[in-house]
Amino acid sequence: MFKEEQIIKICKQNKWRLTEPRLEVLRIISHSKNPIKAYDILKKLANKIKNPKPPTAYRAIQFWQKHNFVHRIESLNAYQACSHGHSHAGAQFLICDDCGKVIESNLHEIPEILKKNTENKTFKPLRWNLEINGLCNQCS
Amino acid sequence: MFKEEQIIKICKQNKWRLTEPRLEVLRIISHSKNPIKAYDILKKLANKIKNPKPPTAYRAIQFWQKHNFVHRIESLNAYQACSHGHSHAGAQFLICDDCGKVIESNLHEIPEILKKNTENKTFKPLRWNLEINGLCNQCS
DNA sequence: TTTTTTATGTAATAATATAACATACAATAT
DNA sequence: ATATTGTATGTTATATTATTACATAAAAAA
Repeated sequence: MFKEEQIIKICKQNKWRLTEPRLEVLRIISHSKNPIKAYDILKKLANKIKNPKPPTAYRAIQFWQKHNFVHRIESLNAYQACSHGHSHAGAQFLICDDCGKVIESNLHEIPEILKKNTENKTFKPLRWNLEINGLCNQCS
Repeated sequence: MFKEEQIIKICKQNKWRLTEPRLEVLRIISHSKNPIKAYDILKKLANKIKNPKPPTAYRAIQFWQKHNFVHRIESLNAYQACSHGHSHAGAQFLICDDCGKVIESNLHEIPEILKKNTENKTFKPLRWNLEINGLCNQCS
């Protein structure tokens, strides 16, 4: 959703330090068609930074996750750029079992339902992650 | 949800082979208060089986997952016994960030919402996993 | 300019999971 | 009963994913 310039601006506005490894990791994730794994990020990072080690990739991933520009797809151990603005408490992903494409989808009703259903059980929901497997229109 | 005898019966009915490692792994997962990790299962399994190796645990876990008696909590890399009968295409988990307890919850509305929202986008949902983090009533 | 905080570099290792192949066992067919 | 076939296990090795720990560097604040 965000272009690089926008992200740079947002970082400046919030005084988040936009270092080289962070910027390069964001670019790698953003330019990846499908969710990308940490060690594949690391491999690509080696084209930009001399002999990067796992913590370099993981730290940058965490930074972007924290600010909601990158999501982790739990069932894939992989990371994808956020496509719905950078602030939300929960996300929904449609994962194509065939081509591996992941569509981030905002089901706006979910939060209401969560509240209704979980507060009845006196559970206080703070964030959620919904991963839906199936077939995308290209593959079905 | 199921007691051991019921599960034994169901296995016999379906001609699923209920071997020792499978039974012991099921017991370990069932008796665990919170979701349990594969290598913790393996450690406990060592009390029952001589020097078990990772594949022994993982194979048994997979067997029970396949038949929906055990779920994997993706965000925890951990496994928990199913509490809602052994046949459903999707599951919802309320994960307490404080005590680690995980409540399996059937939000019956979810499937309808999924269908509405995903078929609009011509994505065919087959199964889903919803993990909701928050605070349980004990901890909030 | 000094101090403090935050980020990175690097080596080591922890935690999670699977591949490959030999052996054993159970179910089925003969 | 026995041979055949398919399924499960035992075992070694290794792949994959992620973190700890500590030294150094850079930026921000005092």
